[in-house]
Amino acid sequence: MTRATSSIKTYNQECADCPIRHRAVCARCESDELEQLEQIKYYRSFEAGQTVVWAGDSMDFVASVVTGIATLSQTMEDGRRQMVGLLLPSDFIGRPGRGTSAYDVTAATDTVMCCFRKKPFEDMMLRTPHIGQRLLEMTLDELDAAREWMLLLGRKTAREKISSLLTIIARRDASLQLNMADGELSFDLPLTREAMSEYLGLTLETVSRQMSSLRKEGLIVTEGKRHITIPDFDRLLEETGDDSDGGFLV
Amino acid sequence: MTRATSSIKTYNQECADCPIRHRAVCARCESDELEQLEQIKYYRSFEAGQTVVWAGDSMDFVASVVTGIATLSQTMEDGRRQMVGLLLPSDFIGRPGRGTSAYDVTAATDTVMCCFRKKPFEDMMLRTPHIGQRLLEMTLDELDAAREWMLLLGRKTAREKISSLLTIIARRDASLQLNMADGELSFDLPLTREAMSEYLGLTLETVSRQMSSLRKEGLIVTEGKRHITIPDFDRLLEETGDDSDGGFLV
DNA sequence: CATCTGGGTTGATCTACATCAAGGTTGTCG
DNA sequence: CGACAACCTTGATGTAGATCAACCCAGATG
Repeated sequence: MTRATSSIKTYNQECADCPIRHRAVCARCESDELEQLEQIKYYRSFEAGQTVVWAGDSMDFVASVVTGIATLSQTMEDGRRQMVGLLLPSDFIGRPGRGTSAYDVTAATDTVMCCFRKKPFEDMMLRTPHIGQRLLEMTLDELDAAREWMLLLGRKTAREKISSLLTIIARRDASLQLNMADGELSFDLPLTREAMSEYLGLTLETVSRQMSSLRKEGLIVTEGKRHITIPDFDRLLEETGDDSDGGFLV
Repeated sequence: MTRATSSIKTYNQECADCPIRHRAVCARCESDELEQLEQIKYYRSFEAGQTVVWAGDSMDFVASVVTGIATLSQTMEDGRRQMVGLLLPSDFIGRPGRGTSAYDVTAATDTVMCCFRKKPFEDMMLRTPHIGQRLLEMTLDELDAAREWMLLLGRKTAREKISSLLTIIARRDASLQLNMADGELSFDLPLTREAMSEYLGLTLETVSRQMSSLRKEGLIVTEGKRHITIPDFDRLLEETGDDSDGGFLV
């Protein structure tokens, strides 16, 4: 059980009791000059399912997720949708230097965001190289995640995709550390079957079938529709197709 | 024919006759203090097919592609491979703050890279915020490209994938502007069928079949195995599944 | 309490792409 | 020049996952 435990621990290492993890560009975990951010920040809440901005809409702010989960998606003319970003607490939204959103941003669960108006934020970036550096680091992390995701989309089977998604959520969701005991862990799935299918490049029927199949084989235990227990994290990891020491570089 | 012409022109707007385009972090297009980079840079050449570094290997440099094409790929234990990065001249390789490569880096064609030893480069970054800013911009561009790519991998059909790849290469390859005349353009495919299949998440047989099918329908004209002419760029664009004004944001 | 609605499951069938297999073309090297 | 090695094409067949369709369940709502 050791790897499961350790690989989860490594992710969320600083600011244990602060809702904004250490990678966030947010005043809470900062000190120094960054208190200036305090003056330009404000909070917004969204309900599960609500759209924050549509692709192409103008967006005059950047933001950091405080609680809840948001997604970035692209839609083709005929309605096919692909999720391209999954934003957990501390993740950053928006691109300095661009006035419109390139993606649909949607709240997957009830969500609170810490927003900064774009112009003052960009001014701050110029004055405070520190922020740019953090942003670079975060963007590089996101790029790595996107590339991992590309491997999933391009080459993994449906079963591997589902297993991967479950381990990804397990690793990234800070809340579930509490429920953890010798390799068993449980959490509430923050995504509907449909959202999962958009993440994975599958249909929701296939997602449902594969979840059932993992359940029947005892790799996961479900309680209601959303609550999931993983009795043996390592066993699930073996289903992901990743090499055992997987590129968990963040 | 206008869109084809215009969408190609926008990409490569500065430094028309410099092999390093404006996005590059390279001394050639810089002036000022960046001449310091001159002192820590050196060139390396690779033959088509040669591996630059393997995933996991230590990598003590960052680099910028000068000529040729390099790829980043991930490999699963059982050999399934997915390309996750396609690097054209001016594109950047390597991640500041990381000592090993996360991906296999391969030269797809004969390639020259402009390398900077990692340590001095990182020192420079600290002293010169300008470089960090550029790197951030480039990384954000790459992230956008990766997300476009995710849509392709997750939701497009084989035919749409092939058409998309051809338009992507056409748009990004500076050399072919020369051959352009009222919407017709031609270029040498820099990738083998196998490399294309790794890019697209397909098998090489499927790539071959779809190329044949596009050829039979007159969407492309081939000369030998690699030289491709696109008689009507807009018509090919319609096969990509992208909305007509597609997110060409760079 | 009945009904409606938004998720979720499961079955039957179809199909796009993978897989397996054979053969073609081009270039290189003894 | 012959033969080998990359690379590419095409055909026959198999299958994972899509599609179409029916039904289930829990919570909300009048």
